[in-house]
Amino acid sequence: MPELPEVETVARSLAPVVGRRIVAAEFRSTRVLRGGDPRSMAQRLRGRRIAGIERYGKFILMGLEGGGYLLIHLGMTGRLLLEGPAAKHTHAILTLDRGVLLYDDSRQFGCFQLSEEFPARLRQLGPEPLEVRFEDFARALRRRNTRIKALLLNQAFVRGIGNIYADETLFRAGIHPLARASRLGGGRARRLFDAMVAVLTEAIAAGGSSISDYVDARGRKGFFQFSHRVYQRTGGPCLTCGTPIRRLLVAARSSHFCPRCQKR
DNA sequence: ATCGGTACCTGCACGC
DNA sequence: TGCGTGCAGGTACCGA
Repeated sequence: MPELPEVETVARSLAPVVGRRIVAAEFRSTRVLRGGDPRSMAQRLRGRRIAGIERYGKFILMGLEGGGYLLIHLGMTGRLLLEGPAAKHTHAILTLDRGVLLYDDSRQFGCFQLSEEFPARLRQLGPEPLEVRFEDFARALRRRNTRIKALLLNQAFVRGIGNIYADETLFRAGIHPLARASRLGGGRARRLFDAMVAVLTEAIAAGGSSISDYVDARGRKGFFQFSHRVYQRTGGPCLTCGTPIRRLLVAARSSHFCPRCQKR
């Protein structure tokens, strides 16, 4: 489900839990737990107050009062919900002193990780795409010989971009998904950077893209899917030139692009 | 050190 | 209606 704009929307919609105390925690699946069993994690969470919610790329970091962190990744189908009832794929239930927070994830690709220190995996991530300076972005591009689509998906390069926003960014920049990163000269690097910032900013303003089941913590859908120009539009006319949108595989992920507007 | 491919899981849309 | 296939917003891990 969730890339940077969706996770940002979820994180903002979780504002009501900040300051609340976790009175009980229940984990019904071990698959989504990283480094802990259901009982010990529940025990360690009980009684702790939620001090803050932050987003790091596609991760949601819940800071706990007195130190400690609950790190959450939504995978493909993870949802955090402020209202029940628990359903078939509800894997975690945090009962708060006021309200509840449920985690639902049909494919179970998401994860929960509880740590007393700042999670090491967050340090492996690249910069936020909405914070990185163009000069640093362009310099990093020059050092990579890989295909630009794969590089945008690489969380160590920039954090938070997934398949939708990689394709939409490349279309707006007029860059072919198979173009080599190191071959993007100053002009194309600039267009790529500007397109990335514009797409992500617009998508956040739209509350993200609801392709099938994505909703924020209050159950609200996003509407950026109506602004997609290439993603999942294979065969449809390019909105700029009318050429049919094509699909190919890059790094084992579907890539949608206009063969006329996006030259190699 | 970087890659491309595969595995992990469930659900859905599609063609037969 | 049922069944097989391919596809889906994610990352991790393997061998080359």
